[in-house]
Amino acid sequence: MAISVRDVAREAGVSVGTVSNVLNRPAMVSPSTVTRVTEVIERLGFVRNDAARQLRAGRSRSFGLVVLDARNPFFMDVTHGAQQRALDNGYSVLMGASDDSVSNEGRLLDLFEEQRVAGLLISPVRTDLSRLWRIREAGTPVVLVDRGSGDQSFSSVSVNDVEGGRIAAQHLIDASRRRIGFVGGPMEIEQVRHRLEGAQSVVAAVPGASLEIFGTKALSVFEGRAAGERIAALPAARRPEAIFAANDLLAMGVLQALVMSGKVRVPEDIALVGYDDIAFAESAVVPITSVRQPAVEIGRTAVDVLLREAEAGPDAVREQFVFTPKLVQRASTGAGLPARP
Amino acid sequence: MAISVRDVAREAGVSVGTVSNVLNRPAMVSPSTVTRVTEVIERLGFVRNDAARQLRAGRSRSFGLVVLDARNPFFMDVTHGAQQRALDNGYSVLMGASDDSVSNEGRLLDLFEEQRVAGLLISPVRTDLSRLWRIREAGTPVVLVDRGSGDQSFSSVSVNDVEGGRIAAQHLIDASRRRIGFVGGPMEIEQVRHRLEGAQSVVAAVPGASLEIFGTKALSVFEGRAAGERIAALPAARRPEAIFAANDLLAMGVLQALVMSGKVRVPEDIALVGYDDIAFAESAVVPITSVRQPAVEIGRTAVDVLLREAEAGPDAVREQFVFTPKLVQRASTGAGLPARP
DNA sequence: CCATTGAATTGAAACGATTCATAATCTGGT
DNA sequence: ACCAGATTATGAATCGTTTCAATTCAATGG
Repeated sequence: MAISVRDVAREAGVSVGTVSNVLNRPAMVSPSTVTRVTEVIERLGFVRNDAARQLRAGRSRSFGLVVLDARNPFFMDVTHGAQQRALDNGYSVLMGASDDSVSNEGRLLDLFEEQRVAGLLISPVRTDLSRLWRIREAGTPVVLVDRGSGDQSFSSVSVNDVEGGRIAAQHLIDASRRRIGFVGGPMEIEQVRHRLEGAQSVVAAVPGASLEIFGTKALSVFEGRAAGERIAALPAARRPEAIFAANDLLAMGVLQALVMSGKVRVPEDIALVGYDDIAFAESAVVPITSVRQPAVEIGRTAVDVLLREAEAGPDAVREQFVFTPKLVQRASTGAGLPARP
Repeated sequence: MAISVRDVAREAGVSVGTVSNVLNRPAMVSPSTVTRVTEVIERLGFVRNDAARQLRAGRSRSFGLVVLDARNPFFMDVTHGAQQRALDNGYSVLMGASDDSVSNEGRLLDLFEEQRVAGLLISPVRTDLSRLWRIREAGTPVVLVDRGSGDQSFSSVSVNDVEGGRIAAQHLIDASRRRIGFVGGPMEIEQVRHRLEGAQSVVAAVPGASLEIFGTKALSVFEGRAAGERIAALPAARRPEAIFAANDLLAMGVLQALVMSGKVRVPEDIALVGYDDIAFAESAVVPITSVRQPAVEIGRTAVDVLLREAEAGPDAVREQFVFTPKLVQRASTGAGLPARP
């Protein structure tokens, strides 16, 4: 049905090998032949069959990307950066969301293994990386995204979440808040733990400061709203003076609940810091101060690392990229507060 | 290197054909053989090579999806719906964003053609569909998403954008606004044209009503903000009494600019209607009234149509699904306004 | 006990691009 | 005219799976 190299070869009066060479190493073919074959390819509308090419090559020209939540703007940006960079290098990206479920993650990995992806970018759901070890041993480079492997046994591109938590908490302390609330969860998520940890380390070092945890079941606007309602319902004296939310979706939910309650002013009564600096943090009811992660850059860098590792083969040096997040100050923590030096 | 059916066959003492049968039609193989082969597959860690499978089958088990902007929440939802429905039918989705660029779109189509995708879902950048014709003639079903083909030569799943524009404008007229501004562009985008057209048809029918166009270079918050600044800078008497933005991102930008200018109150001085009803429209400074498109449903339906068309072969009947959008009223057009019957 | 049927299994052909050892052709130097 | 060396071109083998006509085997009925 479809046109194959054989058809092109016949029509151009050359061998299939030559057609393949025109496609892949034109320098090896005489200019006149290149023109002739190219013309025939154009005329017949020949399109390479990637499956055959892959079969011969042993691996595909696409990467697998497994994110925790495809609809989270942070991962959207990571995906965007990765897709961009991959496309520039002639690769495509197979994207899938694990939605925090181990079985979804497993199914995606099955799929990607069958496709013989040239590399794997993943934000793993769990800390057990044994499956990833096996995949790498089978020859597929693996790069962890937004998640350092404690033991550096995998290359990774991540953001220093502990430092991010520290930056957020310090900002609130600098704004003279002492009783701080942390909204986030579930604690199974490493990023949540790390951000909390950073905040705790700051609070612990300041006499008179305290940190209260308001747990959530997911990192969503909905869960944030629920937490915000819980906080608004507290007697005024028991409410925290500031809240650090584990991501911006939560922060937006918290903000909505606080504002709608009518009992709490932001930032006067409660200052609020989010995390991720998604595009919409800026356009919330009160623009939200947030800790920005260079999401697009993370996606791009992850692909770069993957390309290098694929190039270098199984004994590649592991690279640990750690970006440092930075505070983007907005109205939710008041204007004119001194920025931390 | 990797384990193949041949290895499994040798180890289990059967032929390769039998291994393949165990994998694809276990009913044809005796139970005892199934168990034995399955056990060997497990033990050797055999993983099917999808490239070989595809090569034999002639086409892949994935669909290509080309959206205009992967970061736009509307398309995220479409993608989500498509992925869901595809997975339910044993297909995966290759997603790519054209970012409104003809060359990006071309590269993605090249890639998808080489992958021999089983079908193509696309929101085309331009109105020239000749390339899509060729693809379909080569045997790949094509479904246009969020974009009707005027001549019905392609199946499509879209929303009636003209009607959407009408609904938005009528809502503003009902709120006693007469001088209406339209923020949107570039006009090359069909959706923008249609929404404008709908609004114009309503305005034209109301004596004393007028529509002024504020062009933008893209459908982004940034461009919306720029347009909003232009509007805020106008002398009060020359400002429109209401604004219809071609999508919610623009509307959010406009809103930010108006509010930050300090000169304009929303909705008192200027009422605002957006389009798409993205999740964040609700959590803007002033919750934004918007025209909602059933995005997830669109993605699902598009896959359904694609499946039917793939089933029916080249002479399939073209289906034109047109959803009607509906107004979601919020504070940006004032509370308690009468909803249109 | 043979013939017939049906189930289970086999093994070679096919899919289409790439590779690589080999062959053909061309250069220019003597 | 001849040859060495460089440049081009060839085509069979290969990748791993699926398919399908052919074969084997066992069971059933006459």
